Amino acid sequence: MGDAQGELFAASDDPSGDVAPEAGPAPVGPDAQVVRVLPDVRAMRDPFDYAVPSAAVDSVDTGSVVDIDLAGRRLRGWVVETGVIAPDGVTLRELRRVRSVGPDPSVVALTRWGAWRFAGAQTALLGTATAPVRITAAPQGGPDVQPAPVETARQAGRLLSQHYGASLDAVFTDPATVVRLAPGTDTYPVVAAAAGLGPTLVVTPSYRQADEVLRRLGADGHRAVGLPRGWAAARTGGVTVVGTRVAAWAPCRPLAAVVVLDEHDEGHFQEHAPTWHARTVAIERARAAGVPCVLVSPSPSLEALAVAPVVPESPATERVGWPPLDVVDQRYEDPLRSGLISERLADLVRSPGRVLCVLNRKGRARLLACNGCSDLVRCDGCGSAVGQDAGGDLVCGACASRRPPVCLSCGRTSLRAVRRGVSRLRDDLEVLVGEPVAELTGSANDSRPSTRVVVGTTAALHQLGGVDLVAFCDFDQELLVPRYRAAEQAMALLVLAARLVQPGGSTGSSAVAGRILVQTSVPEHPVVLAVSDGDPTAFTTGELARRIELGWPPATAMALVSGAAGPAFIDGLVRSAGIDVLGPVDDRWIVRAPDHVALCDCLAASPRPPGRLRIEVDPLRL
DNA sequence: CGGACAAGCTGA
DNA sequence: CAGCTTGTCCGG
Repeated sequence: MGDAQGELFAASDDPSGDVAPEAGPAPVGPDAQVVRVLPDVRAMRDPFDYAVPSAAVDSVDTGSVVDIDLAGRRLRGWVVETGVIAPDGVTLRELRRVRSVGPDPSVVALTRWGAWRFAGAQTALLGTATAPVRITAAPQGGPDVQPAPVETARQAGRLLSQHYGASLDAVFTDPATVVRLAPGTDTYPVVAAAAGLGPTLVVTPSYRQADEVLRRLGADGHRAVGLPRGWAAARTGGVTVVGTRVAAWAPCRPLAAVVVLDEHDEGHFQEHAPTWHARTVAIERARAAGVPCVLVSPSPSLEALAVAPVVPESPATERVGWPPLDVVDQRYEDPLRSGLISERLADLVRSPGRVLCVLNRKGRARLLACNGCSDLVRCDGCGSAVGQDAGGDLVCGACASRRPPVCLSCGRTSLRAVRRGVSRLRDDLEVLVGEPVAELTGSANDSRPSTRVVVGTTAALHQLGGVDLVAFCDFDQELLVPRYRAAEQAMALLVLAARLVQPGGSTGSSAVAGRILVQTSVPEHPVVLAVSDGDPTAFTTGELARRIELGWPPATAMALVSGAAGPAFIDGLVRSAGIDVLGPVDDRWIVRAPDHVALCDCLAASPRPPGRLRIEVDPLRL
């Protein structure tokens, strides 16, 4: 212990604002200020009480990041409660020191709610809500400047009404609103109007969008900072804060409004455990603070529509904000063609203009047949269908074993692609247009291809810019994939494509400029019709009816349970009224409840067995 | 999480 | 029964 003691005091000559060099293991008197600290250790869910050294009393608040001694270890932790009445008979240690300013008390409360709502460790959420750097200049009791609102909520709403030619008056007076703006409609006026009310949290699904919003706010004379760079300034307060999903947990004081842009976008979803959705966090954050929450999207999620009224822009501008959609009915295409390049697509690709052909199948082919005996090519080990990668090898989809391209039935090497992948499509297109065609794969190290025609998976929709035409070569794959949110996800792809071909994004100089083409065997699908009409209403109302009928969210609340400890957890699940358990399918269970209160109470009340357990509340891929 | 300690297994 | 492994509990 003597050595540890030496280190303890040696550590306190760190020049950066330590407050409690006297911290030691001695018991403290009954008058000492006591705080409750949650150690920064995932597996520890219970807080511990510590005495605050008198020198540190002024710098400790709920949220403060502190160093503590616990069980002979030196740990980091967060103060989650102040003014604690110390329990009798416990000798308290003192905080070792205050390390940094942390999330403010309202955000600590938000992380406590989040631990319940997302069935995860509060420490992980506190980590997300804490600045990536130390902040030692501790602002206490709110920001230095309390800016007077530039506009009132009512005025800000009227401003939006004028701008969008529809009644948006109540956007900042209602607790939460869904503002529906077509892909081609500028969303910035919503952000600007909110920022006019005071410090606003603006959450975007991508860094690119965050940068753009920040740049425009700055150009407009708004005080705004971006995350993570502006964290310290955000903590000081008085500025609008812009960032990706982490911004939902970031400081913003005094909070005037919360805006979530493209709330339908899956970029708002944190997929590492504990999983959470920035939209859900934003709604709760605004509700708890009593400020308006504005969710913006061209095609609002059913989750958003379930919690807030939707306000569209004027029908006329919404309609022109969606690009024209070419729908190729593949049921009437010549079956002798490859099946991926219709006559219509061939015509468009041969006319001038930059074209992105999207096919969500990697490699050369996902299913092959022998040209000799017509047998489908299967894995010699497990019998599953094999695909062909970009290099030409056959790869089993189930067991990943590889072999050269030879038919096992007749030994021939001449195979034809039944389900073509992007590599094969690239070859086909190159032959068709007689010029080089680049393939853009998901791997981020690709530089932007300079060829006129580009082939890629859906990942290309995020990477590319300046495109005149986006063609979905097999949109059935998106529409019909067996996932309950498939239609919404397909819609989100069309939104991305629509943004890519906007006049601002495309070269605008060709006959094909500003179009989307989909090849599908279900041309009457609600997603296709909604985009054709430039009105997502028909899609969302039909989809909601379907979800209610089938008992899927948002009509219910679901959590996906997996991991080694899954069986034990499900075994001990507290099955109160309305809870039902589906599965296991692939060692995963679905816990379903009528609503989130029932679901999250059930998950929180159920004992956690030792071992790896993953609980994903509101899973997106299912 | 990581240390402490208890209970269980093994070998001579 | 020492010496080791494995499991469970607890920390302010």
